[in-house]
Amino acid sequence: MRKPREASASVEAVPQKTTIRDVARAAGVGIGTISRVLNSSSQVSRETRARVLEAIRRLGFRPNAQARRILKRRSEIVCFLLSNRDFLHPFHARILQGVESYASSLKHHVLFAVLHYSPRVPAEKIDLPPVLQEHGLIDGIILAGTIYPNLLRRIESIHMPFVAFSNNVVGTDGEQHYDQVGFDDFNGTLQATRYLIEQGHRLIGFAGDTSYPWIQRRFDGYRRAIRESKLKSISILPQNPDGFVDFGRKSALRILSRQPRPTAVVTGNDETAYALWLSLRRQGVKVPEEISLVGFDDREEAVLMDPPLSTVRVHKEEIGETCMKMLLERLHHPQMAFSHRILPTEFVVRGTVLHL
Amino acid sequence: MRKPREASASVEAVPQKTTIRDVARAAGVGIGTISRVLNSSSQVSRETRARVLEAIRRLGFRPNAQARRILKRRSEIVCFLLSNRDFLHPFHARILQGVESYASSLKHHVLFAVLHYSPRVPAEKIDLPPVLQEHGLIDGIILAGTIYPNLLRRIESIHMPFVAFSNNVVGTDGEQHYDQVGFDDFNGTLQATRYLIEQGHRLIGFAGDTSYPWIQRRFDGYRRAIRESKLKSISILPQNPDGFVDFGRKSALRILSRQPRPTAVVTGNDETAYALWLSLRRQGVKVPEEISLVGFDDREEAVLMDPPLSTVRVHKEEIGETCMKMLLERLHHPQMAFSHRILPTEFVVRGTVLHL
DNA sequence: CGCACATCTTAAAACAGTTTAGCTAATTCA
DNA sequence: TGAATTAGCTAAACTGTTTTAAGATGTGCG
Repeated sequence: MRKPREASASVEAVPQKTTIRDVARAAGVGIGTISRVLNSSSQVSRETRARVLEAIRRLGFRPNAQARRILKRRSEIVCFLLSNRDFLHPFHARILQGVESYASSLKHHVLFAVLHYSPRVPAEKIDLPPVLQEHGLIDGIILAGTIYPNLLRRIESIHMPFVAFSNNVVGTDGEQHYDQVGFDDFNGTLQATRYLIEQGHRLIGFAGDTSYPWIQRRFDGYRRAIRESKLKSISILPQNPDGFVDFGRKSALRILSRQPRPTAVVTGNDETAYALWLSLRRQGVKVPEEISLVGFDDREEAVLMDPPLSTVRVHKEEIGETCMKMLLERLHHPQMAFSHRILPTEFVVRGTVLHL
Repeated sequence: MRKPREASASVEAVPQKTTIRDVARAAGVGIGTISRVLNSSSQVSRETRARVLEAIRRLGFRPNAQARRILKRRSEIVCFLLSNRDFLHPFHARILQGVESYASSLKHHVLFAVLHYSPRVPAEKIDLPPVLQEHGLIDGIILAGTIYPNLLRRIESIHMPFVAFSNNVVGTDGEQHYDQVGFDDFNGTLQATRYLIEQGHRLIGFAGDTSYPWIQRRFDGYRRAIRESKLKSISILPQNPDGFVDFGRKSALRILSRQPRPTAVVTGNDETAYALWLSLRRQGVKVPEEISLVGFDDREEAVLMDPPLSTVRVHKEEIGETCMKMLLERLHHPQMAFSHRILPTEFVVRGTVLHL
C-alpha cells in the first residue's frame, strides 16, 4: 500500500524517521495510546506504559515537533527582532541571552531576526523579515533596537503579540497600546548625581547627546538631583559630533575651558564616558584626581578603563527575562491590559569618583 | 458539521485564521489549486490564478508554516548553538549576524540556543537544549563556542547535519568527520610579525596564553616569521594569570625587565593587547614610541585604544555566512565529503606600530 | 445476574497544508 | 472525423501528530 519513498529519498536522503504509527505497531497498541503516554500521563495502565516506553526507546522515536504544533496552535517559538542596529551590540546581546535563558527554562525557543528600516517610510512599506510574514511559525515577538512609531504600527498590523524593549522607543509619547519592558533612565542618573553630591561635589556637569530620548531622560534625572541640592546645572552638549570619539574630544575641551571648572561630569552613557576619559588623559587631566566621571549602562568597557568606571548598571539579562515573561503572560491572557514594566538600575562604585 | 471553536477560543483567543479551504471556497476552486498557485506556478491557467490571488488577498490568507513543513520534511530553520560561553561576546555575536544575514536572504530562519557543559563529562551525559531533542524543528546546527570532543560526539549521536566554527575546537587532532569553517590563526600572526620585521623591528616578543590551541597556532605563526628572518623568538607566557588584566600586568613587567628590551610585542589576542597597553601606560612606557604592539581578532576595543590598535582582522560575519552556506550544501548533498574551509585574515595597520 | 460505573484502549476525526491519480474539455494530428 | 495528447482542475489520499467519541473490559453493588 505504502508507496516507495526511495524515489525522492535517494535524492534528498531525508532520513526516514520512525513515526508514532511504527511505535504503535511495535508495542501492539493504538496510536492514541502512544500520544497519551507522551503527554498527559493519565489514562494509561502501568504495564501498557512500560511496553510503550520500551518500544519508543528501542525504535529511537522522537515525535515530530511540527505536527504537534499544528494541533496545539502554538509553536512555543518567539522571535527576538533586532531593529536598526548595525550589529548586535553586547548590550542587546545580553538582553537576547536573558530571553533565551528564560525561554529555554520553559521549553520555549528563540528565533533571532534582524530588520533595517527607515523611520520615515510609511508603516505599510516596512519590509518585515520572512519569519514575521509566515503564519504559525512564531507565537510572538520581542522587539529590541531602535523603535520608531512606523515600526510599531507595522508590527501591530500583523496582529501578533509583542513586547517592546522600551528604552529605545523614539517619538511616541505616553501612548500605551502595547507591552513594554525597560529600565529607569531617570532614577539612574538621579542616583548617580546624588552620589557625586554626597561625595562633596558641587560643580557637576552633564555630557550627553540629548537628541536621543533616553539620554534626555538621563539628563532630566541629573537636573532633578542638581535642583534638589540647589546647585547649578552645567550641560555640555557639543554640536554635530562626528561619532562618540569626536564627541569626547569636543566635550573635554568645553569642560576644561569652563570657569570655574566642574569637579565631576555625569555622562549620557559609558561610550561617552570612555571617550571623555581618553581625551582628558590626552590633555594631561587625571581622572578622578582632577575630574570625577560617571557613566551609564555598565558595558564591558567600564571595567576595562583605568581606573575602572563608576557607572549605572543596567541588568540586561533581567530585561530579557522580563520581556519573555511578559510575552508569555500576554499569550496566555490575550485580554490582559497592557503594561509597562520599568526595572530599577543600580549605581556601581568603582574608581572614577573622588571623595572631596 | 464543524464544531464551534468558540469554546476554547474564548479562553485562549487564538485568532481564527483563514485556511486554504476558505480561500478555495471563496475562489470557487479546489484546495489543491490554491496550493499550486502558492508553490509550483505550473498547471494553473492565467484567469484561475488571478481569481485565487485575489481571494488570498481579500481574505488576508497566509499559509500555515508548520503544516507546510510536515510535508516538505524540512523546516528551513537552523540552530545557532553557542556552547560554554558566559555570554554572547561581540565576536560570536557577529558570527551569529553573518549566519542570520545569509540565512534570511535565502528565506531560512535562525534559532538561537545556548549550552553549558563540562568537557570532562561523557558524551551521552551532555544535556542538549530542547531544540535539539525535538525532531523536525530544525534542519541543522551551527556550532560555535568552545567545542570539546565529547560535545562533538554528542552532536553526532543525534544524527543532525552540523557545521562547526573550528577555531575554538579543543582536543581533537586532525580528525575530519564533520564540516568546519574557521579562520587562519597561523597566517594571521605570520603576516603581522612579518609586518613588524618590515618596519625594522628585530627584537619581537610574543605574549599569549598558549594553553589555548588557537593561541598556540598564532604563536606558531609568529615563530615561523621569526625563523624566516633568522631572529630570536621571545615568548612571554606568564604563569597562572588571574584574568587578562592580571595577564597584562605580569606580561608588562616581564617585557620591561628583559634585557635587551623588545621593541615590539605580538599578542595572542586584542584583549591581551589592551591589557598590555594599559599596564605599559601605567609604567609610563609609551606605545608605540617605546614599544610597538599588535593584536589579533580586531574586536571593538581595538579602535577604542589610543592610539588605535594595529591588529589582525577576522571577518566574523563572513565566517557566519560561510557556516550557513556550508550547512545548506550539506543539507542538499548529504553524501558530500566533509570539508574544512579556512578563511583568510587581514592585517590592519592602525597606530600602535612604530617604523624604526 | 444485571446494571451502573470506572478504567483502559482504540478508531476516527481533526489540523492545515501538499501531492497525486484521475477526470473533463480542448487541442493536435493522421 | 475520430483517436491521442495535453492543459487545467478536483477529489482524495497523505503528512504525523492530538483529541474525542465510542467501545471493550473489569469491578462493585443491589
